[in-house]
Parts: sequence; C-alpha cells; structure tokens
Amino acid sequence: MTKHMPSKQQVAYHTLKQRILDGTYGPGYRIVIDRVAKELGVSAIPIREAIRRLEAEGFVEVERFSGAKVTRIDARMYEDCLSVLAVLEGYATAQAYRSLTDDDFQALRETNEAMRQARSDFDLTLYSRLNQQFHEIILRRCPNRYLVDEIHAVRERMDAMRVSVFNLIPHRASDSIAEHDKLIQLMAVDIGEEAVERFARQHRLATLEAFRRWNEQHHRMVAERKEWYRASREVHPPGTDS
Amino acid sequence: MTKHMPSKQQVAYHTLKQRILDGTYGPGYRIVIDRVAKELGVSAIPIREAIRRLEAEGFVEVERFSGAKVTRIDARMYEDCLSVLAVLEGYATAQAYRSLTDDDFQALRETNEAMRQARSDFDLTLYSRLNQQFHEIILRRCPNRYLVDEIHAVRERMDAMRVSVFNLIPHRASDSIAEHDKLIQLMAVDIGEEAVERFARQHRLATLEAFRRWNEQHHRMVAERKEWYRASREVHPPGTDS
DNA sequence: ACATAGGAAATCGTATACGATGGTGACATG
DNA sequence: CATGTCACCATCGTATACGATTTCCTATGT
Repeated sequence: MTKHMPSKQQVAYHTLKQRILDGTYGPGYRIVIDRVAKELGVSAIPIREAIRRLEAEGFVEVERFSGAKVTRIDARMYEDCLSVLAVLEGYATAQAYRSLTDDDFQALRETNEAMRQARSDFDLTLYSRLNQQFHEIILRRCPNRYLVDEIHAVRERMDAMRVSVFNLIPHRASDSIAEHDKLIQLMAVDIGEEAVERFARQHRLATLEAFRRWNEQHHRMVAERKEWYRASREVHPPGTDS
Repeated sequence: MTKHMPSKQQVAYHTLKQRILDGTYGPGYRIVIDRVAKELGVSAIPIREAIRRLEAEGFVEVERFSGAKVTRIDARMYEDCLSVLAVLEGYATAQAYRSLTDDDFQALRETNEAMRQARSDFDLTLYSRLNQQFHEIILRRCPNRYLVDEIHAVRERMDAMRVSVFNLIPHRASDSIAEHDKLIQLMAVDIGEEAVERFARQHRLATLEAFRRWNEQHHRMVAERKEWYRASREVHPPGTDS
C-alpha cells in the first residue's frame, strides 16, 4: 500500500511529452493550458506544473503571458545535438563494450540483420526503432548511469525535432548497417577503448555529415523554387488570375 | 516597454537554485513550499512551478505527498558526472581552440598565474572561481551552443553536490595548474584536435582519479574510527558516563 | 522502558476565482 | 484605401480554499 496512483501532474506530463514526441504537437505548436486541462478533466495547475518540467527539459519554450510553444528547431541546433550525442555515445560504447555478454553480441547481430531487412522493405519506422535498439543493447552495459540518462535525454529531444527520420537518407542506411557490423567486430576482438570510442563516434558523425549534405541540397532546392516563383510572378502579377 | 518584471515563479526559481548552489539548502534539505511562499511573500503556486523546474534539472527530488528534497549525492554519482564533464569539455575544447584569439591566450595565461597565486594563498574559493574562468574562456569560443549549455548544466549540478571543493586536493592543484600550462602550449602550437581533446579530457579525469583515491582513504579513516569507537565501547559501555 | 495505536498538526495536490496582459477586430480618421 | 485606436476576449499568472496524505506527538498497554 505504499504506492500511489499517478498524480494528475504526472499524467499531464506524460501525455504532453508523448504528444510532442509522436508529433501530435509539432514544432511551434502552442499548448493552451485551459484546453488541455478541460481535455484531461483537471484544473490548470497540474498542466502548468507539467509544462514547467517540459520547459526545463527543453521540449517547450514558455514566454510570459504568451504561453508554451513546442520548441522549434533549426538545422544548426540539430547538428549541435547530434554532435553531442556522437561524443557521449562514443564514450559510453567504449565504457560498456567489455561488459557485453555473448547473448548481447548475438542480439546485436540479430538486430542488425533485422535492420537490413527493414531497409529492404523501406520500413522507416521499424528501421529507426531497431537502430535505437541496437545502441540500447550496448548502453545497457554502460556502468555510468548518469551518462546513460544524459544520452537518453538528448535522444528524446532529437526525436521531438522530427528530423530524426532522416536518419534514413538513402545510402546512409546501408553504410550505417555496415558500420554496425564493423563495430561488432571491433568490440568482439577487444580492440581497445580508444578505437571503439573513435569508431562509435564517427558512426554518428557520419550521419551528421549526411544530414549536412542533404540539408544543403534541400536549401538549394528551396532557393530554386523561390527563384522560379519570383520569375513567374513577373509574368503573372499577383491578383490577375482570380 | 516590451520587457516584463520577472514573474514570481522566476524569482522563486532563481532564489531556490541560488540557495542550493551556495549550500544554504544542503543535500537532503527538505524544501517546504508554504514556508518559502511566506518568506517570498507569494502564494504556493509559483513556488511549486519553480520546484518542478528544479526537479527536471535534477537539483531536487520530489516524492508525492512528501515534498521536495535537495538531491543527495553519493560518490558514485559524483564520479559519473565528472566523467561526463571530462568527455564533453574535452570535445568542446578541441572544437573551440582554433578560434582562440591572442587576447584569449593572454587571458588564459593570466588566469593560470592568478591560480598559482591563489594556491599559494590557500584561497580555495578564488582558486575554484579562477579554474572555472579558465575553462570558460575556452568554452566561449566553442561554436556548439548546445554543447556549451550542457557543460554548464553539468557543472551546476556538480556545484550543488558541494564536493567540488575537493578540486583542491593538495598536490592536485599544482598538477592542475601545470596541465593548464601544457594545454595552453598544445593549443598555441595548433597540435591538432585529437591531441587537444585527449589532453583536456585527461586533465579532468585526473581530478576524478584524485577524488577516487581521496575517497577511498576517507572511507578507510571512517572505518578505522568506527573500529576504534566499537573497541572503546567494550571498555566503556554506553550510558555509564552521565 | 519500549512498542504501538490513535489523532492532531503540518504539508501536499488540486479546484476555483479573479486581476493582468496581449492579440484581434470593429470603428474612426486622415 | 491605409492606418491608428479602442474595446473585447482568450489566455496567462497568482491567490485563496479545501480535501488528501503524511508526519509527529502523545497516550496507552505490556
């Protein structure tokens, strides 16, 4: 009888966080306290407290008298986060790999095979989840709990950015899977902490590089479209066609 | 006229955080909402929201119907945090050092000299502050804002642990200052990101090692004292002397 | 003296109430 | 027609009120 029902504040917190993570509340979405309160059948107080926690975790930005908006993220911030993730996860992998059991190695190989399959099937969601799972298997053996928590926090924030899907830039997926194989091998032959860390970090940074290239191209496309649009306006001035 | 007075919640947040950081509320201290509310002349609501933020940042732990207590920290957690700090700051230093100006180098040298002086004067507080300042000079040039924010967050949490004073384990201070000199030199000759990162990380990890040794010895002393106390009780059973 | 049950006081969690503020649209004015 | 102003409304921030739960003290029995 020592356990409690979850408090309304906790419910509100998990509900809101869930919605941010799954995209129901996309970047920039304004969370209106009263609306959420009515929806959950509680008063505004628990909602407000939940929002404060989300604020501290960086999921929303609160401006006084203006309300809470889901954090909008730009490419720059995304890259910064990904770098930090690369560094932390690289270190964590190095700290953890010597504690991996045979079962762990088996699980890593199986997960990576499943990723290969998911890639063939173009199942982005499954691929993403498996990718997370792969690194989670290693992280579970990391003795530094604080480090692991930090990594999870960074990952969650990046999930909220909804750019993560672009983990799956076409050929990056193949490279990534191959790198997983290599990583497994390096760890299996106990190649040393430094080499493992360097490789694990590089694995993430490669995704970052791929993102950079994709982003640049994306911007060029947008610019071209704007250019095209501007040109077309000179032929058809606004308001002439309706 | 677009600016606001700080909200009461903000005031509460900064006040509480300040008190945790400066030790007014030591680890384990129970923060009673009503008391703080009366003291600040506000209602409980802003206090509660402030506490939620502190909770999310890890400064306090909240148990339902029991209240918020300043996070108690054990040696293990301290070591974990320090490791993460070492890794992040090492990377940040490597990313930043090529942007250091001549003025920055000058400031680094001066700060380190001031540390030498503070060490001679046994001015722990000043030494600590200068040490922070030294690394801050470098951090200012780090292009990865998210990384810098994370480092600051980790540092603040470690400050709250009130163990940081042990930065100043006797001979560790000398070594630390010498390492700063070496770091300056490595950066000045542009020895490369990898070497800078490795050295900067090692610099922090050395403090961690010093802490480990100190902690072990400390525990041994406590154990001895207990042993001594137990032995003395056999001669003077409790309650005989009053 | 010690353990235990019971209850009062302290404290927490949440609802309701209301002033404060910012955005929006109607309306007036050039 | 453009622009500025003013009043209204949605929403935020905070105070007060009150039931829920823990904590602590006390009285009681062994």
